[in-house]
Amino acid sequence: MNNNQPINKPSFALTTPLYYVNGLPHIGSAYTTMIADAIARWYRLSGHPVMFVTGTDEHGQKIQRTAEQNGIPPQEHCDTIVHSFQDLWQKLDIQYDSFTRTSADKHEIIVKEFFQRVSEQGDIYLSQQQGWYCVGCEEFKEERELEEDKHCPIHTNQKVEWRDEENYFFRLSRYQQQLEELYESNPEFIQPQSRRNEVMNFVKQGLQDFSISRINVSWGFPIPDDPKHTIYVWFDALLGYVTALLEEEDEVTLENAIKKWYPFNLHLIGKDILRFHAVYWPAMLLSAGLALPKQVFGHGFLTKDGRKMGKSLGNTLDPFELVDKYGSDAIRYYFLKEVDLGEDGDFNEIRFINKVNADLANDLGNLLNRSRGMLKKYCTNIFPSINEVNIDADNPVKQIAMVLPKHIREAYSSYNFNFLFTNILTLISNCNKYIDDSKPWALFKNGDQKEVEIILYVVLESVRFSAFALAPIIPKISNKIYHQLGYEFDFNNKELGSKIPISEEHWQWGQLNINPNLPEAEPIFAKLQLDYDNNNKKP
RNA sequence: GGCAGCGUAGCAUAAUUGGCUAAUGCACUGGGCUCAUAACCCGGAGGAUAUUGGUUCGACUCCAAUCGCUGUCACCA
Repeated sequence: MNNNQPINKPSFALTTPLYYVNGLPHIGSAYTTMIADAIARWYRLSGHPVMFVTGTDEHGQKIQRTAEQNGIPPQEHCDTIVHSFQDLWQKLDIQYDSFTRTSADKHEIIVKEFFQRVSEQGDIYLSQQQGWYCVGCEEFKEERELEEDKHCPIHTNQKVEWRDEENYFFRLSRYQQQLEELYESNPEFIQPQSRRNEVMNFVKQGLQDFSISRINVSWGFPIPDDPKHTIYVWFDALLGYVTALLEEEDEVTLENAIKKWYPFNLHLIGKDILRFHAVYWPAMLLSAGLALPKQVFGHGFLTKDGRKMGKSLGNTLDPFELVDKYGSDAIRYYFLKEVDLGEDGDFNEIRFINKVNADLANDLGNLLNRSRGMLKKYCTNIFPSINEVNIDADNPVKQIAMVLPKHIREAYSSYNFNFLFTNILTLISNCNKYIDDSKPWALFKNGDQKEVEIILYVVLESVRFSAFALAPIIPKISNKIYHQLGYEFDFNNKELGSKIPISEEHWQWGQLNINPNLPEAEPIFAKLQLDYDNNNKKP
């Protein structure tokens, strides 16, 4: 077997949004990032070169004012918040390949070059923008959406301000037809389907140009040749994806940025910012003559105990607290399994604990633990030298297992995590049933050693396969399982999947080689306990 | 208000183009087993599939109305 055969698969580039640094990271940002990380990990493990981009969006009047209130320069404010994002990503085992910040020097160069290109197309012009402006939202409001006393409905604590100013506009209206053709000829471009319909309806109604500059905002990039204007947040922020692709040693040019990974295969976003990614962004790229991303996926929102989360309701879910309390794997597992990507999903602490304990401790963890126990008792120093070929085709577990790799790949490549978990849990549950039905303890007493060995092989291999398939979701647990089976694997090693024996062979069922020197059996996932004290504190 | 979508056991989800007794997991409950993390296995209970009417040999599925919920209707990372 050639262990060093390189593989050559198409690359995959994906992004999360660049998160706005007006506050500490919230659970919604964590949710998006966990999904993106799982997708990125799956592609890497399957042998694809991956570029996973995340980062922060740092400009705008809102940041400027927050910093002023705290008596610090905006850059300092951003640095602090950015650290907390990076800290959280580390706690959640997020493996990004590029972390991009819109306050970076090189980003300014990219933005200016892009602006220049769009400008040369005649897609930028100066005009007058009048209206009520909410600094909190950083946008103009229609009279009808305001509360009676001129307060913004979202930021009820501050009045909107009347603005009458010159703004630069982007000629979005010019791209209506091209966008419609894009949606029509690429049905997968906007996912899920329901959101595609919304966007298409929106575009069909006609597109207005949108303003891309502000005056009296110092925290941002000046418009080339007209420095009293600052480039507005969207034009700036979306381009952060492109800046992220620059290599350290590259001269900072648009051409260099897009030379390797561009265009993106996937922009994973929350449904609130779908329009910017599915309408404005492709139009901007069309104008600049750049290729379009393959897909924009707008996922749903999270609720807590069935209610919207919000500071005013005081029911936010703090991701730092959650990960400190329960660990990254449990959280990653729950949010990917129990929330249907695309739909809104709910977090309920009791259900969270029940599900995670049932699946990871009772079913999967205990399955490994009980079979490791039997291996020790029944196969002392006689380790089964069995492989897939020795196992009857009508073995109930093998029958299920042999078709799994295909389903797992389908599930990952279509982001159908429900399907993924259903398949794995069916395998695990059938292994538990298989043990109970075939009673290896009785076979052992009868002296049917070979039978016992086959049963244990089938089960342990199924656990291995499950660990491999779930490694993009629960890397720590998968590491522990592999360790228990005698492999020294690190699923946090980004290079792991880049060799054929891993990315191809381990995806198959029937690969297990039981190492005679197994470590002591120990539980791979301790059951979570509901924190009663903390829970009772809350009304 | 216009447009779009949704309503299935306590909870979360399934049911190819209408077709076996509406399925699965969690939670609940009776039993079994002993290899195991009080685990696992078998069984049970729990449903007018939101309501009403219609089409059909047959409706969770199609049609209509009603009630309830959600999204969207221009610049909310």
